Amino acid sequence: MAHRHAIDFDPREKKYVLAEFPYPSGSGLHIGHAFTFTGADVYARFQRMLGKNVLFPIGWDAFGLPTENYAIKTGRKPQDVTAENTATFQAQMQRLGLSFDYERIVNTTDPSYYKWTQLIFIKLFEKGLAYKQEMPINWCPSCKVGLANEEVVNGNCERCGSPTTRRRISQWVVRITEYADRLIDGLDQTDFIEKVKAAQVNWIGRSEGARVKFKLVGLDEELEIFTTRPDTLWGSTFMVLAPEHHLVQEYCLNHPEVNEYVEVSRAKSDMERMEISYEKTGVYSGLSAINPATGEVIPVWISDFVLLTYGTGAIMSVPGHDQRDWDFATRFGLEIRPIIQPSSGWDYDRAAYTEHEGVMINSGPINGMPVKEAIPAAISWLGEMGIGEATVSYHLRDWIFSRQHYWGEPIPMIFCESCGWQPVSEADLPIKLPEVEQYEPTDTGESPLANIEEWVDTTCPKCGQPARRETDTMPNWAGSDWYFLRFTDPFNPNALADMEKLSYWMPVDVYIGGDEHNTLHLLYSRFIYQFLHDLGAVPDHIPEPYYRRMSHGVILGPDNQRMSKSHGNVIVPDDIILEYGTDVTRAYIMFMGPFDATMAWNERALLGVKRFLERFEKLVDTQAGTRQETSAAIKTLIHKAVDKVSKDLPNFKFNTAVAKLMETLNGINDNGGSVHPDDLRMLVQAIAPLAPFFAEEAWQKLGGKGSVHASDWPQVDPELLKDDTVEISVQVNGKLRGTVTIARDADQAAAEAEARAVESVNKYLQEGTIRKVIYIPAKTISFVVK
RNA sequence: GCCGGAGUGGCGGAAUUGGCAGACGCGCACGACUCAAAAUCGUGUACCUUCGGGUAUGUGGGUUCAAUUCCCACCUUCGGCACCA
Repeated sequence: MAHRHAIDFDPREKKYVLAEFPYPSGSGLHIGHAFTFTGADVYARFQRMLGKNVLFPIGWDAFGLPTENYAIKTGRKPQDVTAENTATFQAQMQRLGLSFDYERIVNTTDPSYYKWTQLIFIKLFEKGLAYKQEMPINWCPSCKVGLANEEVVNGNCERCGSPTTRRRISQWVVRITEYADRLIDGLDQTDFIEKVKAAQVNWIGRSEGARVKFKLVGLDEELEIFTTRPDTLWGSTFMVLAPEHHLVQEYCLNHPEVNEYVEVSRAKSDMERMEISYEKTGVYSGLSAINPATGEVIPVWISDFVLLTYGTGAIMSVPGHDQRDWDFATRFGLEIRPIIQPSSGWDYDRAAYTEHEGVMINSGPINGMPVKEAIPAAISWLGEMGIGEATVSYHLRDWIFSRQHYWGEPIPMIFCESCGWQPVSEADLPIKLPEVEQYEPTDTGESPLANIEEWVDTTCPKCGQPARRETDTMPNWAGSDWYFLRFTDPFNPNALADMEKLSYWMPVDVYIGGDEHNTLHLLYSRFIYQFLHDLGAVPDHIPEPYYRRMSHGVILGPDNQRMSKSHGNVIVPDDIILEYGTDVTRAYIMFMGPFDATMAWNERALLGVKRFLERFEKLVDTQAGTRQETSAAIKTLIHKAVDKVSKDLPNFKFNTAVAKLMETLNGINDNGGSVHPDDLRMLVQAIAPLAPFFAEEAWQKLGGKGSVHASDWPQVDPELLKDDTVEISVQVNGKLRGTVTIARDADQAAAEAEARAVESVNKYLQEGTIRKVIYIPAKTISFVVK
């Protein structure tokens, strides 16, 4: 099954086809992997036959908790376990006929690879984009590890499902928010499907508004808030601080009830905060502020519905025009003051009026303006008065980058008592993971590396005094942030990849992956790429790493449920291959449905594909020795099939490509089943990306030269695609009344004459006079009769 | 609540610059081969019908000679986000 491998700098057009590299788990390749990789493989094989220089690499994203947990349980080295698992994965991939560039395999746990992951971190630190901060983080008590917001799902740990709690831990944090706008704008230069773009934009959550300063009564402090509705400032009757806000810490904790409220909310896990979601709680802080628009003194409250991590951690409350503020005001008996007159009446006893329609009332300089004009007018007014300005806020948070685990990249930082945090000098990279006895994380929240004194103790790279290494490791995403760059130059010891090779291969032309990565891996890796772009480490003319993004679907069990061991509905690709062979397995999973759909496994349907390949083989065997001229009808069928497959494969429409091949085989048999080997070989080439082993064998039987996979994709004769005659529909008053077969290029008069001659048509034409005839050549003729 | 998809036979699904709805496969029925079964091959298979025809692509409207396709309103469902000011 020879195929052409990727060749650096080849003059042919390049095509970089990438499927998300897998985590090599102990349970081996599952059917979802088989589905995704087969789709990618069909695409890659097709591109090779088109004469492209295809880069189709694979590697191992091998750092991670399952391997570490396995090591904890069995006492075996994660390195050894990983080596075994990757060997199993590769063997299974080859059994599936996946034509990866296996000689370019990279492994994120290989020190010669993570050397560069570590260097990227150092660069982030040097550019001020990585900082260490003690902060409350999501903590999984079961995994004993800190989690990024992205790794907490409905208050539970994404990996083990345990409810998470909060802990204050000193963490490395990466300033991804610095790139928020670019991560949105850069999407314009990609061809991602709408759903992926929307997910990313949504996740970043950009909102435009204003910051406004409120004076505090009796204090030499100002309280700054963020709002998207500066027009409603005149209706703000109170303010609310997050419990963790510094003003609460500084001025309010001497009140016992405040103290208690702050303690209670601090102890709440995210899960508990969710459960009480719309039941507002709060306490009066004891502070008062002055509404800068009305000059009125308004109370400052504390509530945990205000989040410290968004905006400024404090809000102005406008209960007339914000539902959450309305809920809070209603609960605690605070004033609700309408300052927008809706075009029809509004009952403020029932809810806040939040529409952007209506006219401002009781609002000083913006009085009488429609809401949409009032927003910018309010911002200008704030500027003139020197109390506020337009600004932008994001839902995206900075990226917590520390993990208290063994099986990850050591963060290459050193703490010196006199110099503070210093990066390891580049010459000392990689900082290798030392061998340890115990892989368990510690209850204190430190990684097991902290127990290895001879590794931890080092000297400061700046002053040479004794210093200590960082013992946290990087999150899983670190290794996968840039792996697509390494594939262009996998073994380069001097750079993460050679600039010329990057220029040749990048960007990734098609990136195939799961929707679960649309807001995590995909965003993180775009961020790291943009950062590297700013450093000049990747080609200047390539601003985004991925051009096109394809989502792959999901295969459910035969019972329409997600496959899981507990359901007992798991389909193992190895079993299917053993029973039906690689070609049937591949062709079936491609035939199941659209590439991005969710589909249930159906063994009976698989048998249909098996029959098809058997019938195809029978045809090849009977025709291999013959030299009979192929009939024009069959020749046309074959050319039409190749034409359809040529259009479907580049669009990942594998299901209809297989269907067309089935239809064509049926058509050939219906037309006598006699095909010259030269013509049949075209059909064999068309199925080659889908059923590579079958095609190779058939190709040999039919006298093909070399490997079918190295052959040039067959040329379609456009003359053969056009039929001389076409069957067109005949409509009378919009209803189908018959069909006629006419010459393809028949003019209207000829078509009309043929149509009138049809009895079932003529009958209806007699019912009135013809007012109009619409003729669409080769499609339809339509009579309007009155 | 916000954002993004999707609703077509018994089932998976085809068909989009608007032009014969249901390709292909499964299932089912009947037939051939067989002592029989399996496998294989062949034929049929949206629904209703007074056999003229009529009705059908989530629901209700609209545009058009013509709508699964375009427009408006709604329903259901899947995925993402969600006390984000």
